[in-house]
Amino acid sequence: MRMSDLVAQHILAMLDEQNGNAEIRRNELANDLGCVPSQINYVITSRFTPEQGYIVESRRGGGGYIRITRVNMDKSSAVMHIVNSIGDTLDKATAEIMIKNMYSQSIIDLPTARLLASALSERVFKEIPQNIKDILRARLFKNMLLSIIQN
Amino acid sequence: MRMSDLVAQHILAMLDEQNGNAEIRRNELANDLGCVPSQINYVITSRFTPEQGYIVESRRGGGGYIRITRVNMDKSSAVMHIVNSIGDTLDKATAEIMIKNMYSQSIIDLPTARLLASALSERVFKEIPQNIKDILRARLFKNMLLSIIQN
DNA sequence: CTGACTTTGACTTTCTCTGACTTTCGTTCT
DNA sequence: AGAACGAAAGTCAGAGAAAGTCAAAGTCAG
Repeated sequence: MRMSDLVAQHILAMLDEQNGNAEIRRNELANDLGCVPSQINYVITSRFTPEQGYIVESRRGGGGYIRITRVNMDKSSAVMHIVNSIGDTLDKATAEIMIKNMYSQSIIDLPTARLLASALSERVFKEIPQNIKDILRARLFKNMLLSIIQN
Repeated sequence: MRMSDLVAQHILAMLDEQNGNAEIRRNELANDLGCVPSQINYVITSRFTPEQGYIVESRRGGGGYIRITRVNMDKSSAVMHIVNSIGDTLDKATAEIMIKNMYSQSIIDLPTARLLASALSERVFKEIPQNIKDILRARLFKNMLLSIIQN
C-alpha cells in the first residue's frame, strides 16, 4: 500500500472516531507512520481539499497542530452540489445567480447572501486581470460555501 | 496545552469574572502558573492588543500591576472601527485576530466568523504574489465587514 | 515514452519560551 | 528634600519547536 493512502486512511479513521474532527501533530504522525513530515502536507493538499468537503486549519511553532474537519453532508448536500458544479473559474454574474438561488431556496439567509455577494463584488478585484479574477472568485466562493456547511 | 494558552485562558477568565477588567501581578501570576514572568508579557502583546479590543495599563516598582480592560462598543461602531483600522493591505494573521476578537466580543456569530475566515484563507490566494494577496485581503475584508453592518 | 501522481529532504516561516539586562516606582535613610 | 535601595514591570534577542514550501527524483498506468 502506498504511503499516501496509509496517511489518508489514518486521518479518515480519526475523523470517524471523533465525529468529523481530527487534530494531528504533523511530526508525530509522520514519525508514527514512518514517513517524512511533508508527506502529510502532500496528502492533505491532495485528498482533503474543500472540494472534497474538508476544512483544514493549522498553527506553526511550539505546540503547533493541523486540524481537519469534515463538513456535514445533508441540507449541506445542496451546497455541496453547488460547490461541485463550480470549476476553476467563476464569473460574477453566475456567482450572483447562485447566491440568489440559494437564498430563494432558503439554503442561506439574507445576511449570508449579502456577505457572499460583497466578497465577490467587482470592487474587491479591481485592477486584477479578468482571468485571475475569475479563478480567485471560484476559490473564494467554494471556500465560503464550505464554511457554511461546516458542523 | 501551551503555556501561552494557559496564561491567556487565565486572563480571559478573570476578565469574564470581573466584567471586562483584570488586574494582575506579573510575578505572582507567573509563579502560580509556573512560567517565567516575561511569558506574561509575551501573551499580552500577542493576544491582548488594542486591535483585539483590549486596553493594557501597567505600573512598575513596588506594588506594580498590569491591568487589562476589554473594551466593548456597539456592534456597528465596533465593526466600523475595525474597518477604519484596516489600511490598503492586510495580512492573514492580523485578519484572523480581528475575526476572533469580533467573535469573542459577540459582534459576529460563529458561522459568520467562519465565513469570514474561510474567505481570507491562504488557499484562496495561492500563487498570488504576497503584496497583491494582502491588498486583496484588505479589500475583501472591508467589503464583507461593511455588508455585515448593512441593515 | 509520457504524464500524472508520489516521495523525499533541504530550506523557510511562524510561533513560543527563556533569561539577562534595563527602566520605573515606592520607601527608607541621611 | 535628595540619595540609595529594593521591588516590580519592560525589552530584546536567541534558542527551540512546529508547520509550510518547493523542486528534484521516483513510480506507474496507459
